[in-house]
Amino acid sequence: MNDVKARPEMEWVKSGEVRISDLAAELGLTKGTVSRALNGYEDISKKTRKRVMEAATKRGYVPTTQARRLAMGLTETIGLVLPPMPSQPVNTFVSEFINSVSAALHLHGYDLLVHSANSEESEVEPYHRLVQSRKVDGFIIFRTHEKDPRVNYLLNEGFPFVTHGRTARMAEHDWFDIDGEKAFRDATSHLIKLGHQRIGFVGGGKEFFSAQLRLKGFQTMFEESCLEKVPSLEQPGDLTGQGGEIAAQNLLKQTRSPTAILCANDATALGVMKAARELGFNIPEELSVIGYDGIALGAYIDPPLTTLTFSIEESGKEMVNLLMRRLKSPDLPVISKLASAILKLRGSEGPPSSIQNKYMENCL
Amino acid sequence: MNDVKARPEMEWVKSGEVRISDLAAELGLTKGTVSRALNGYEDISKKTRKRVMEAATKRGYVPTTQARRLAMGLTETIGLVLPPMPSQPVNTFVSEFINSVSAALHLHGYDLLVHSANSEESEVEPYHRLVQSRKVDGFIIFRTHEKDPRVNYLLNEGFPFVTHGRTARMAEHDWFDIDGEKAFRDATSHLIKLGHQRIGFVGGGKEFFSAQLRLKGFQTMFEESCLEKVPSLEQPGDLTGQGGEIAAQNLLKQTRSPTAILCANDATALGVMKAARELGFNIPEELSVIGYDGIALGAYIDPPLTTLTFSIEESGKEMVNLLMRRLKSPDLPVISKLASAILKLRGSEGPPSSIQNKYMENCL
DNA sequence: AAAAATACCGAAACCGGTTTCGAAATGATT
DNA sequence: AATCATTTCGAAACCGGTTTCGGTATTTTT
Repeated sequence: MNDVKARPEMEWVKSGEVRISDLAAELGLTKGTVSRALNGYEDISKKTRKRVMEAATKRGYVPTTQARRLAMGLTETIGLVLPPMPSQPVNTFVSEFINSVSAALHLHGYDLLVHSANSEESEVEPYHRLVQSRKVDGFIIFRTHEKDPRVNYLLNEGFPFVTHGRTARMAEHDWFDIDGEKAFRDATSHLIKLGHQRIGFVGGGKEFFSAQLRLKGFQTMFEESCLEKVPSLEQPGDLTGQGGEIAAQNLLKQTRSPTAILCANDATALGVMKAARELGFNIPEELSVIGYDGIALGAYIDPPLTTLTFSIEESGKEMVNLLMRRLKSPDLPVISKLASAILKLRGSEGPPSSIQNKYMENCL
Repeated sequence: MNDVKARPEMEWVKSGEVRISDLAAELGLTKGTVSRALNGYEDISKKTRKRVMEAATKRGYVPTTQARRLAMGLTETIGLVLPPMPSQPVNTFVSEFINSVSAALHLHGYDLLVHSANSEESEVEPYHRLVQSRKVDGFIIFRTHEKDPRVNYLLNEGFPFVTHGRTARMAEHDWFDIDGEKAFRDATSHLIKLGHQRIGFVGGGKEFFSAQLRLKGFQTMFEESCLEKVPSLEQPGDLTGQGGEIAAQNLLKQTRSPTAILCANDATALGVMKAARELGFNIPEELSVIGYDGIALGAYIDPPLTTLTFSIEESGKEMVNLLMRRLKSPDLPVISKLASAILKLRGSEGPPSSIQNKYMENCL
């Protein structure tokens, strides 16, 4: 394919030139007929359909999306509002998530509209604008709160959406979530089996529902194992590295400091590890650390971060499936899907230096 | 504001109900008049305009975006196609970039359409589809290649776009870039001043133009300092942690291994650090490592990663400015903006264990 | 007070498609 | 051959806005 031949073709198929009315005129048909022929209506003869199809491909006709969508009364667009990211260290989740959601939407002929959230306005404001201006047909929401104003707003509006994460009103909307509670039970169990008895926990900002569930998983397994519950071992966090640092300092400066720390996410874990190093703790010999998120980068630090991981790609796909179903049949009962995270052992955890199994014996 | 009063208001302003024709009927005007009143045309009396405005806000009228855009012949949407991300460890750039671009676009009333790239199809395919279906008014392109098919395609189409990064045809299109050459000259200079003489370089996939420029900066400064150029010290990479590991192994297993390694990005640097650790090199005592990107996470590893950093937010803003200018005045001459990265010293570099200044003395 | 200029708004075309409805042409039935 | 059912397409309305054009009503000029 040399340039001389390629040029005229490119020119011919140059985009944005041919409209449906052009096609119709060229074929001696009305645009209504052309439209129906192209869209596979049954009341068009095979011969005509073929003529239309061929002319369409030959002229490189592609319907103008805006016009089609206006006529059909839908936007074929899904909105994704990015939460404000104030110095969040590890946003690797977000880009991967966007990528997978976008890819999944594309399979259904939908586009993804990404909107940034201004931290100065209310959380629902962007959603409100998007709904009012009818720019999207539905939303994908992530990082849910227990009482989520976005969810309240959209439920009230009767506007389709799916959440990544549960909410207090999860019975009323479709959602996808990772079973964080089970994940943290698993991680806690793993640490206990290794011999740990004083396990610290750094949470993730109680505004996130997932953080509460992770804490619950930790607490549940802790109690089931008859270990002494020490309130000071449960530290709040904010899902950032800095939050992890502060929490770790609070934990490790205690007289009976924990031999392991469970973190609400990997960013927090990295902060914890940093603080631990600075306080002279060797990881994992003197302190085990486990994170959550499975960020690829965790494999490159020293020691590699043991973490709870899940498939972001699957998350995106599943959420899109849920949302597409909802758009097609708005009145179907709500459904949800709970996926599980798996504990990826990489090296930041191990048995405590001094094993004391007293409590466990008492229990079992 | 109690619930009893809030409810009816919410109901009244419920979105998606009132059309411009409703407003017109209610006011006893035609929709043309209402439209002009709302859009500030001069041929509408103050009184009528006020009536219209008040009715509009009272009824919560918001024009249907699709219809307005169709009528005006524009999409007010910018496309951003995500490059395929096969196990890229650190995509933190992408999400921050999307965030800043989206925010900047919003100030101009534009939306951001994010599209994922299918790795099985040609790189220009998504752009072609978006152009043909007239879903966007322009593109923001990042991670440019020297000979970039996307750029070629869009230039050929005469379709507006801005790149993050330069290309072979940078004289023909608007672009924003970080001066990677200068950045790497700076970093190299810094290492040389510390006393390093054998400095390794791990590139970033020669398909990326920026990688070439970074290498060039390294080479330039190396030559200016009269240091012996050793080809085996320049290793290819792929901007991933894994690529960094392999390159580092190649570098550090050499008989005269480098005392410092410059990496095309932070992900690579993390891979290099991992490999170095496994080969028994202490960082920074026995090996200095410098990355590029300034990912926040680099501050949490041990030692904290020294890196070349720049403002992603600024990048997004500037690119949007360039693109908006182009959309308003398509025939203006192309312009570009070169921002500079700064060397953020965090601890992964230091003087080499054995300082040999012989070559430098010869030079100066 | 008549003529000219201006302010203001209605009517209609338009953007580019989709979809309903009805009519003409064709084919099947009796 | 007349009647009825089908196939096939044209005509027109519609989606919800914007914008041009022209015609009153009002004001300004002479």
